[in-house]
Amino acid sequence: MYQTLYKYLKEKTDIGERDFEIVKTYFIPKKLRKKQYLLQEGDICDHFAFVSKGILRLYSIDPKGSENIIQFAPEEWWISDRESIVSRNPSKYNIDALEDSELLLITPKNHRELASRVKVFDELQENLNQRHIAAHQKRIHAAISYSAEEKYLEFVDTYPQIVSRVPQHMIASYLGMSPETLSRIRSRI
Amino acid sequence: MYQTLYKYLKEKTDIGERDFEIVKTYFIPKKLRKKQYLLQEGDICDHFAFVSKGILRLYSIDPKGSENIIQFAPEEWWISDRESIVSRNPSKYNIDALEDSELLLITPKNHRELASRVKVFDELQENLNQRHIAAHQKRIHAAISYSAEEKYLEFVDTYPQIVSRVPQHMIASYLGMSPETLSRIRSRI
DNA sequence: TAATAGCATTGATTAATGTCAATGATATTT
DNA sequence: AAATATCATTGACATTAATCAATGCTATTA
Repeated sequence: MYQTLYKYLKEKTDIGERDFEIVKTYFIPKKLRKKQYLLQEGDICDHFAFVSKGILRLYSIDPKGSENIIQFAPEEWWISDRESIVSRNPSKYNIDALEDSELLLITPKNHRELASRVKVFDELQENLNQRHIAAHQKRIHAAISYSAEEKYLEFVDTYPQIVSRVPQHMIASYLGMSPETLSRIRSRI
Repeated sequence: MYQTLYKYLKEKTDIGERDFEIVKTYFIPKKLRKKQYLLQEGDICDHFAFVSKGILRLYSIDPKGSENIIQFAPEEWWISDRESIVSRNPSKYNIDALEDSELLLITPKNHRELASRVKVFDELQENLNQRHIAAHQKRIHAAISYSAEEKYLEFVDTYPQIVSRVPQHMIASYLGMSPETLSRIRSRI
């Protein structure tokens, strides 16, 4: 459970074992079964979740009952509803597990406290936020200027490890197209 | 030039005049004429820009010569190419002014230094990043699940002050649709 | 003042994607 | 082992949006 977090922090920073012992105390471990919710729409999102094992998704359900998937999160990724965390409004999204999963949760308040106590954690989070914003900018650029086929090719190229673990109809949802369209694109390639 | 920054910081934090004098020393003022570039594709983006006066846009040009606008930035907004800042790769975007504009520029290095010197600036930037990520999440959600008409209505509702200052064909570009489609939507409303 | 550029709208046609239904294969549950 | 659910693909048809061309109005430039 914590081993993945330690490996992750070691890869990205020069954190020492002493500091890591402090870091651990700020997280709460949680296990989810496949299909189990971490967040349901209407709830206020009050944790950032680090994925130690498994894969989760953030999605909404539209009036017609279709799912719109905003994000997948496999191991070593973070997931939460940033809109709800910032606004403190009830979320319009759901987060659930696509496989049995293990997570480490931290509240925004503990997150700030930890960042002020452990400098490498602060620097890491700052860097992650910068990279997250850059990744979002790239995703928005693709969303408004790519064809459906270009979107799929880019996704496969960028996230091969996600492609092999989630159903095609969820990839279609994430890319903003119907499963039939994705199937036709795949048969053309 | 600096008055807008002071007003902005006063609105969002309890910054004192002493700290503001420190903040000022980290920024470089710059004036742009209408249509003048702040960033051209191929250059490395090495500044965050705060808009004191005027309005800018971040956009790419596709192989067919069409512009894809990712962001507008009127007064009191920040603009830069976050992908280039993070990766230090040459930008695939351009930033230019849609009106004569006045900016305050800060390098990422100075930004970090200032944040470690002036605590309210650090907290403000952290909060802005959180809000930026939340706004991006919302934008991505709209991009993959809204109809063209819903996108336009949401844009008009959220950014009325931008709508009145930029040409319709630029709004169409920002929303990822053709100018003709936007015109037809507007005539239906 | 006249010429030119920029902007917006409209019509006709084409292209891309969505929707609905059906089918078959694989995985899961009983 | 059988029944059920999930997943993916394909065909036919409908809808949405893009493309191309034309027109007219307003702003800018010469």
